[in-house]
Amino acid sequence: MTTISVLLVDDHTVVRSGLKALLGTQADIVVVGEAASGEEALEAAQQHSPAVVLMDLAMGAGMDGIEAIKQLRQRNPKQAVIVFTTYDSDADIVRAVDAGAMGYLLKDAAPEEIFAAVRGAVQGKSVMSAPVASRLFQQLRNPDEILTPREAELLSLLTEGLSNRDLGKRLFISEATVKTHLAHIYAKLGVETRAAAIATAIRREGMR
Amino acid sequence: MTTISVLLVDDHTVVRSGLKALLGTQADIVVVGEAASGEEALEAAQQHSPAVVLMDLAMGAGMDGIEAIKQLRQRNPKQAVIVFTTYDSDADIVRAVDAGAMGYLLKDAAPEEIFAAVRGAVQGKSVMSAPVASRLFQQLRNPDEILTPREAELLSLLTEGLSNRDLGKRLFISEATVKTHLAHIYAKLGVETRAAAIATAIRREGMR
DNA sequence: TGGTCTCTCCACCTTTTGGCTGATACAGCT
DNA sequence: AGCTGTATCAGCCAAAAGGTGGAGAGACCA
Repeated sequence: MTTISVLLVDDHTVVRSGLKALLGTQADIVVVGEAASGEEALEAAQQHSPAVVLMDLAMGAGMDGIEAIKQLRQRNPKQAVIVFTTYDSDADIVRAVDAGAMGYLLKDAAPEEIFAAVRGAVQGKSVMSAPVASRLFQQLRNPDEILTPREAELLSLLTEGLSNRDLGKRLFISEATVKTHLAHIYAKLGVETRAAAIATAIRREGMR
Repeated sequence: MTTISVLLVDDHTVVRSGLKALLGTQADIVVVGEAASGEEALEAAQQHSPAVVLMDLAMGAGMDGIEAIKQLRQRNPKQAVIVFTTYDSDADIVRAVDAGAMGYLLKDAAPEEIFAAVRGAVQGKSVMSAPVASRLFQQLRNPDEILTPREAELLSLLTEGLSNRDLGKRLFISEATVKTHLAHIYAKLGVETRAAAIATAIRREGMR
C-alpha cells in the first residue's frame, strides 16, 4: 500500500492538531509537515515533497493562501493542493481554483469527506464540499455574473473600504483602470454604487 | 491532583479533534464530552457536569453560542465557560462577556494560553487573548465611540448600500441631516468614507 | 487568422459625497 | 436657569465617484 504524504498549512495550531489527529487515524495517510504561513509552506513543501498540501486560505500575516498556491504550483505543477477553509466565498473559490487548487473543503466537512479529498487529489480528482460545489455550479450557469480574477481581487479590496486611488496604488494600476473594473463589477453585481457593491459582496460571500 | 473536566463545543470536527489532542497532553485536563451545537452542548453539560465548557460562538445551525452560554449559566450559575472562536468582533466580545463567559480565546492562541485559560477558569479567573483584551479595553476607555440610536439606525441602513438621498427618504429626514449624522458616525468609527464605514460596521458586528 | 476575454489606460462630464461652519429645537439633568 | 446630548436643517466648496465612449496589448481558442 502506498502512503499519501500530506503537508498541513494553517495559522491555527488547533486546526493543525485536529487535522493531524484526524488524518492519523487513516493508515494510508501520513502528515509529513506543518506550516503556519505561506512562506513556511513553500519551504516545507520543498523539504518534504508532500503528495498533497492541505491549506487554509486565510493566513494571519504575510503571503496569503492564494499566492501560496500559485507559487507551489509554479515550482511543481503536479503539486496537489486542497483548500481547507472556513468560508465559502465566491471570490475565494474562483481564485483558488484559478490558482490551481484541486479541491475546496469547508472546515465543517465530515472526516470522510476530508479523507476522500486527500485520496482523490493524488489521483487528480477534485473534491469539494457540497455548498462550494453548488456555488461553483451557480456561477457556471450564470456566466455573465462571474467576476474575473482581477475583478474579484478588486472587490475584495473594496470591502476593506479603500478609495479608488488607494485601490490603484495597492494593485499597481491607474485610477482609470480601477474605475473600469468597478464599472464592470457593478454591472455584474447589478448595483449602482460602491456602497451597494460592498454590501452585496459581503452578504453574498462567505462572511456571515 | 484534581483533574479538570472539559466539554468541547464546536461545529467543526477538526477543531474538536485538535483541542482534544492538545488538551490530552495535559495530565490535569480531561475532555469529558463534545458537542456540535448549542442544543447538544446543553445536553452534554447536564450529562457530564464539566468544570469548564470551551465553546465556539459561531455554530452552523440552531442555537448560537451566545444563547448557549446564557442557558448554561442559567442552569448552573457556577458553570465556567470559555469562548474559543476565530474572530475578535467587538459586538461578540461584549455579548459573550455579558452572557457570562469567563474567558475569550482566539483560535490562533498558543497552546499554553489555552491551558492557562482552562486552569484559570475553574479558579474564577478570566483569561483572554491579547487582541481581545485590547479591544475590550478600548471600548471601556472610549465611551465617545458609542453611536446614538439614530446614528446606529442610519449605519445599519448604510450597510444596505443606500445613497444619502435614499437614506433621507427612508428615515423621513433631509439629506442635510443625513450628512450630519454620517459625519458623526465617521468620526466615531475613525473612518473617512462611507465605504470604510460600511466595512467597519459589518466587520465590527462579527460578520466576517 | 479572426474572434473573444481580460487587463490596461484616457478624456469629458454629471452626480454624489465629505469637510466646514454654522443654526434651531427639544429633553433631561443639575 | 443653564448645560449637555440628540436630532433636525442650510449653504458652500472641494474631492471622489459614476456614466459614456473609446482604444490598444496579450492570451486563448476555434
